[in-house]
Amino acid sequence: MSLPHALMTSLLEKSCSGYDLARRFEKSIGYFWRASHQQIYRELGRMEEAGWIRSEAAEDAGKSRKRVYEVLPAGQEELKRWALEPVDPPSPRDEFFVKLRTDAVMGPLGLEAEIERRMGLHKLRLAAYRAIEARDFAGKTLSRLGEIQYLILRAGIMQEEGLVKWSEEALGVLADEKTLKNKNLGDLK
Amino acid sequence: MSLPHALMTSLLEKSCSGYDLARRFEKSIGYFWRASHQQIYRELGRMEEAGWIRSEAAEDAGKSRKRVYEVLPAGQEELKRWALEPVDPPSPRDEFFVKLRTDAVMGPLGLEAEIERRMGLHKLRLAAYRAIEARDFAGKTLSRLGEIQYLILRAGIMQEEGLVKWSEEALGVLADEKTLKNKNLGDLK
DNA sequence: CCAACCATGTAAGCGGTTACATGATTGG
DNA sequence: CCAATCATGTAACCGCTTACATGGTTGG
Repeated sequence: MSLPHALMTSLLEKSCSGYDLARRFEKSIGYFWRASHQQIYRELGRMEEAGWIRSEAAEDAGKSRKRVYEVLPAGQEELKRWALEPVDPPSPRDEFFVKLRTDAVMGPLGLEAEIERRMGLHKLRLAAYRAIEARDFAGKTLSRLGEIQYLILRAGIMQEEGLVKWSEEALGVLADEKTLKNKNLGDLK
Repeated sequence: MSLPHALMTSLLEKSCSGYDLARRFEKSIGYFWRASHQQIYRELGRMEEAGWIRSEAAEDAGKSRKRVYEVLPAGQEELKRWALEPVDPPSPRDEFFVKLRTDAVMGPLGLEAEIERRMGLHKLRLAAYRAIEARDFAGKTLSRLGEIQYLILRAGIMQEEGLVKWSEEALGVLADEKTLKNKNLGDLK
């Protein structure tokens, strides 16, 4: 994935320190992208060496090592080039599907509780997205920036809605098995 | 994610060689999980050392090095343990959303073509899933295994349907911008 | 003064990708 | 016989995660 480009995009919105970037990635951006501070500092170093960004000691640094990073024109060129580069959408890659298959092959292992737990997480994420929607986007006239931010948020909303719905189906299937088993036992009488 | 467990699950369905596993992963399983042959051979070696699987020269080996792998009871225990281990669902992690954000920040970069290209890919995947659905699941009485396989497939179908729909929305938003720009110019008169 | 937070790093290890390499078997 | 496919590996590299480490600042 291209972490450097994600970082530059964030820096373009507002120049800041590595620490600030790490915090931003935990919040808004972090819903669809995660980055640890170790990664971020490393990439900042590389990008500065490449001439994509530059840094200077922060005005409010005092005796701390705080540095503020800023995107250079070369970085902006690189961003444009990268943005238009075609990349195929990733495939799911959720190991829970493998676990379901394991359950299918090895007989019932009792995955219902885990499905319910995950459904809860999806509902939480969905609620968080809906809150952002209500606060920032719903029923407002949006700028170009806002329109696109909302578009990205809607991708997350659709995703989580789908997964909540699917989790319910999954519980249904695993429950049906028991009913079915009982039914078959009944038929044997 | 746990490749060894995915491999063992596949081996439980049918014992086979590393090469066969690689091919299977490119087909059915590969729709939501990828693994290169290098990875597979390395993991097979590790799992054999751990006592989870064992191997013997294939009956049809001739002078080739072909080996057939089989899951041992210790491997089955490990599979059960792992299947019930809770793991949070992964977050999206599609770099295209970052690109959209870059477009939002740096002004229109012309991502429409890429969105259309990706929408085409999602439609292709969806068609492939629908074909499997029609061939193996639609309107049939399914075994427990079949029910779960179909459930997994439906997750893929929902995902791709959502992304096709979202791509259309995205094209709408990017097109609207132009209309809006023209409209605003008109208002200035 | 001490805890919480700000701010930046190093090091080890793992999983995954790419490139390279080798030899056997099968079908045209 | 030659190409394609079967079958198994090694080596280098990269990104990401986890754990560890250090020092400054702020608020109770």
